[in-house]
Amino acid sequence: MLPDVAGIDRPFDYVVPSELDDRVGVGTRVRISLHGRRVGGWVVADRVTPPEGVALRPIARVSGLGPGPDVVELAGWAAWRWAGRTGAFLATASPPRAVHDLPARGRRAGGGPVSGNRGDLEEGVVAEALAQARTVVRLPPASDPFPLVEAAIAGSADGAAALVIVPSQEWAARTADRLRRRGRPVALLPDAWADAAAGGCVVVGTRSAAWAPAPDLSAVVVLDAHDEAHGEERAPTWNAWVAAAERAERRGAPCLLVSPCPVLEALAWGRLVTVSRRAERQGWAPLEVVDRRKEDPRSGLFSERLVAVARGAGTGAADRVVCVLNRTGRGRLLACGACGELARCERCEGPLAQTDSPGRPPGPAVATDVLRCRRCGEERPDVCAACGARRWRVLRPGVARVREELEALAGKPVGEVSSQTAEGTDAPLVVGTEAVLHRVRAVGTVVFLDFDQELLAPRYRAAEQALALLARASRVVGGRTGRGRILVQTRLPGNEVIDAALHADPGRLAAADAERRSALGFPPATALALVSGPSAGAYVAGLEAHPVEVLGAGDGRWLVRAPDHRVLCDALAAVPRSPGRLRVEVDPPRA
DNA sequence: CGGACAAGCTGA
DNA sequence: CAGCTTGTCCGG
Repeated sequence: MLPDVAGIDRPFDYVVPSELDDRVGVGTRVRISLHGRRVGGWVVADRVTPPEGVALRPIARVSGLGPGPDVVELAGWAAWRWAGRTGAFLATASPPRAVHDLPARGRRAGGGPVSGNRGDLEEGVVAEALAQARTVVRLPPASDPFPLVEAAIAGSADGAAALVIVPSQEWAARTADRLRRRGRPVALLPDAWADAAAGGCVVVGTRSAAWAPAPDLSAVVVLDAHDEAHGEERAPTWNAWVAAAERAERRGAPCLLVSPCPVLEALAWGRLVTVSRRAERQGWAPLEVVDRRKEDPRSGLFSERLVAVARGAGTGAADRVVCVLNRTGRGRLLACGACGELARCERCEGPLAQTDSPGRPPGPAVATDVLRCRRCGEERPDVCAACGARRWRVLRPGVARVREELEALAGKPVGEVSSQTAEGTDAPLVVGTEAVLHRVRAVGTVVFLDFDQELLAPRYRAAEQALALLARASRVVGGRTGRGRILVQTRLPGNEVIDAALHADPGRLAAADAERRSALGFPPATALALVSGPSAGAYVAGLEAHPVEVLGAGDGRWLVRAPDHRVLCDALAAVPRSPGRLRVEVDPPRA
């Protein structure tokens, strides 16, 4: 039994009382006495030979069904692959509420096998996509992947299960609904865990569905496989498509990753299938590049072109305008309006930012209540430390400030959306962080106010993440057929990301990006892990004896680099963890 | 993780 | 040396 206790990653042996024998198997959730207390756990092996000289205790009780043996094995692999506890994965794979009996197996709701309707997908693409075990289908952002999902699961025999993983709960619900209307029995995770375990249905859900029960798994489909929502942010930092692909592989089932802009790791994993150039162009929105190199830097985030677009917002039928700026708050970098000194933290010297108080009236950049350091949290009265003036020039504005300025420039109310707040999302003009692209409908124009921030972000994945933003925006405006458009304000108009979106050809970026990452030693040419926490130092010292490269930035965090995951994960698993908090992020999302 | 127990510190 | 804190070990 593996206890469900943080800090214990080791199985213990117990006796299964004969009256429980028929209810206990690999994966079963049980309660056990451990060290004088009752804890939950999973059966991870059955009929083992216990070590000699240990008095075995019996299982206290069976607390319900758990993942099947295939998923228990996969959890063991994942614990190695992402340097985490097996129990963390088994917890994700277990039902949210105890399940004691399974419902009847999924049955077709009538309607028979699905045929025909493949939407705007070309017949050849579907055939090609289904011909191999590991396939990446590059489907443009505004094209509906549902026909591909149907085609992929159509091959599953009655009684076999297929797995469909999507990045959001809303998309999962919509997909489940469409499948049901086409006569398919569906289990929508996480609630329908028991239906999934009963088998014979399509299992649909977000990333945790990669761990759902799926007896006789026959196919796996991952939609928007590039989406960061497929990756768990907390350690272990597992990724749903990677886990699902491994699961399919172990089972001998085909796995299909669908994405408008596949990540390099996916391209290295499987064979790429693309639609025709014509079809791909239809699915990406026209892109207008606003070249800001020759503009007066004092015009800030607002080019003449943007001001014209903002003033015209809402005049046409679908001409809502959404402006994207990935900076929350009011001002992230301030210079004194009187003496020009930067507002910096007295404790850590980081930049002081204005706090975002939503109710405040629009107007010039006057004093708020306090300035806060985003690095160390220190707060200070809102006056210049050098001269005592209370007026700031905002060198790096956030969305709250941009909303005020846009209202003044466009002469109309402006909505504001971030992951925390949403006000006036129905307004003809809305500004927000990238969250806005998930929260608004019926948009004619998406403007990226500071795209260089995305292009120049200090992350090795910055380029493909920037392209993913343009793909998202293309979808929001409905591609070329949706008569929408994307405006990109940039001082890097020839950048490969912009070039790829302009030509509706993500392959242009992938080729250049792969070469660059290979030269710099970034994935997928290598495998990385980020190690942090109070006991990280001792841990990375232990890694020295292994064939990995350890790079310290002197900030208590270390980057571990290896030629591949096999070497990396073997090393991470071999080094004992000293007591104390340690965070190991394999494939670090923010490196 | 959290209980058990040992070693270390304090004040009388 | 009792009474308490802090640290280390280990679980079937």
